[in-house]
Amino acid sequence: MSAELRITLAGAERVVAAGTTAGDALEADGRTVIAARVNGEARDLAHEVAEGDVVEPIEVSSDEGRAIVRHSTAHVMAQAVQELFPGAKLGIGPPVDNGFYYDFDVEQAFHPDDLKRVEKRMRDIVKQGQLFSRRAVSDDEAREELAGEPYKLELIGLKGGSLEEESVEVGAGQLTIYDNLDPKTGELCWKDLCRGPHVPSTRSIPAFKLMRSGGAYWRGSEKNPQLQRIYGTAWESRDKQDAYLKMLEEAEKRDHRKLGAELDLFSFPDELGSGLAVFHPKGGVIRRVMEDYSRRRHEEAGYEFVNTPHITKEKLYQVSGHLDWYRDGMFPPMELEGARYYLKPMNCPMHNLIFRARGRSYRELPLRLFEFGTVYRYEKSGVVHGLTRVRGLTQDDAHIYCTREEMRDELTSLLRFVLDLLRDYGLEDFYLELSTKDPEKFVGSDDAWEEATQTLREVAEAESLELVLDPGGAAFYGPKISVQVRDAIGRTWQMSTIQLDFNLPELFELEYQAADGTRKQPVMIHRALFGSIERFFGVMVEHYAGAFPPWLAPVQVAGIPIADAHIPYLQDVAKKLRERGIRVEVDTADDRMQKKIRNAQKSKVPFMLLAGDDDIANGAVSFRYRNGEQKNGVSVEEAIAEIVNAVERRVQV
RNA sequence: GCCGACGUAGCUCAAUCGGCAGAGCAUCUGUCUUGUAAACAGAAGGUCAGGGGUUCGAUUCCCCUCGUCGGCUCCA
Repeated sequence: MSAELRITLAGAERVVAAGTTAGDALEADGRTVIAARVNGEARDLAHEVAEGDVVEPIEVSSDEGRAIVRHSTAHVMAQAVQELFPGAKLGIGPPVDNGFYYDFDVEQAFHPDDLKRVEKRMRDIVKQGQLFSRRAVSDDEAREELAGEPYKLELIGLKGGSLEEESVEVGAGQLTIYDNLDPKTGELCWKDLCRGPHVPSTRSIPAFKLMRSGGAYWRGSEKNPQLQRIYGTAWESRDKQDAYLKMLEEAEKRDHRKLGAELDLFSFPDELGSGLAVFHPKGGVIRRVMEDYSRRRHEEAGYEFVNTPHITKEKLYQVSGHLDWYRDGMFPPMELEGARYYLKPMNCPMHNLIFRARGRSYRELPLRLFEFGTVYRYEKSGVVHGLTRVRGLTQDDAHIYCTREEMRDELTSLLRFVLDLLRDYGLEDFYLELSTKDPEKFVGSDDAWEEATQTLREVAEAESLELVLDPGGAAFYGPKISVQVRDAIGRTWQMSTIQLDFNLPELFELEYQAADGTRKQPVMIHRALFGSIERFFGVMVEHYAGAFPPWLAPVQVAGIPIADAHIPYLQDVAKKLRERGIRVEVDTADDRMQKKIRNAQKSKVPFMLLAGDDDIANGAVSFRYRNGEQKNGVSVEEAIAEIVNAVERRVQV
């Protein structure tokens, strides 16, 4: 056998001794370079290279490197858990976005205090510097070694099954076990079935923290037993971790549930029931302005406004198929006069009735019906969440009926319309997601799907936005494009959806008379821009951290007198502002001026106008802006112009 | 729906190992009023989420319901 091997390292050929590890070849320290990519596959640094291998470093600060650190940290956590809770059986423990988790079958769910104990034990293990050592095993050997781990045994049994079942525990080929070894004695401390790779030593884990625990179904199915999952985060440095924790803190500060209460925007009275919001005056005015602007834009874009009731006899949802498909998501019916009535979960069937109310001509198409339609959905008790997941919501719902020939132009202008409008609300950073046909479950002809999907794709590509594919993700009745928005701190939210529907026109027997006198079926496009107003409202609160741009701010101007004597002067200024449509409040309370500023600041009013003797003498006011800056002695006319201008241009200040 | 944590004044949070429930802010009243984030004083505010049980006595212990939070599943 040859004592030398030829490998490619960082693009250059190198000759190394046989038995050289990837770590040796890369001169990896196990700190910055924590694993290797050998012929494209991620490997441990201890992996021995072979003739002709292409070896590249995996740095801890790359996505792949972080995932390896996180995966290794999950192992450390599992070891700590099994030491502290000897009966704990292992589920799976993969890296995920920003961290990792591990599932355990334990007698009793973890208490927050338990996490502290586990974390402490983990720190000891990390400090000890246990080595991750890979060992290939046969299926039978693995079964024998893991006889006490029923879930691992199940995974071994699944090996070679469908690709989807491939996991971090079990790859497609050879099974491997990772031993964690005491660095001094070489003694086995712990082991786990795992395909790897791992960092060389627990000391290569620079920063980690346990976050929370919760229940999780084994292999993601509610038919399976529930395990206890612990989530943690891990990073390539303490600084990166701190930055991440700070981002979470920032997100918490922006939480719309918290800000909604603080700013007196909305609440969820217990008396109403879970997931049913009431909007207070300050939230109500934001909502009204959001809706008004949307109405105006829709009107300009050729939409017609309709209104439909909140309840209906069951027949409608039998025809539409909703009772077949989504009965569990609907509130149960109420019986009256021998009929069953349902709260409506969707507006489209009612809009179809409007389309069908008389014969339709091709000349009327595209027919664009728009409604702020309130719907009720029985969301399961565990999922309601602030304004983003509610049981009563108002959709800015439009249904567009057009001919097959018109579909392309309609979708193009529709997507542009949607993006433009979202930009007007201050959302700038988008990507699109295209959900295509599930070959197992669909209605409509193949060529209709093909044409619609292709059209959506072209329309999306024409916007030169990032397009993410979601193969098989469409509903059975038609393909969908959705607009994903990144907010001010980089979180993504699914906002608008544009969905083609080949099913409802059929079920409702919708038709129009074409130019040649024949009757044809229109194409139907479902489209919501905000999705639900409640949810959009919540996203806006978080995006702006409650500091709405002036056009949306519930109170746009706070008038603050230096002393009571200046109140009439400010009230006069306020009157002039009101005449220009500005929402202004003069603070006449029995507080000192400093306190009034503090109150206005806390309520995130965009403009404070102060007036004292000096201002009055000059026919002026003094600005204080939200960021604390001030501009003194501005003439009343100029001040009004500045405020009106900011509102009209819908800018943030 | 499932697993877990939790529910005390409008808000944020104390206290009671089963024996008359407390603070700050907000509210109300009064006193005081001049330049960019909290004047002073007093008052009022609670069926300790709701219901049932154990007990001489329950905010405290047990059960149920409702609600909130964190996960899982679901999301037309």
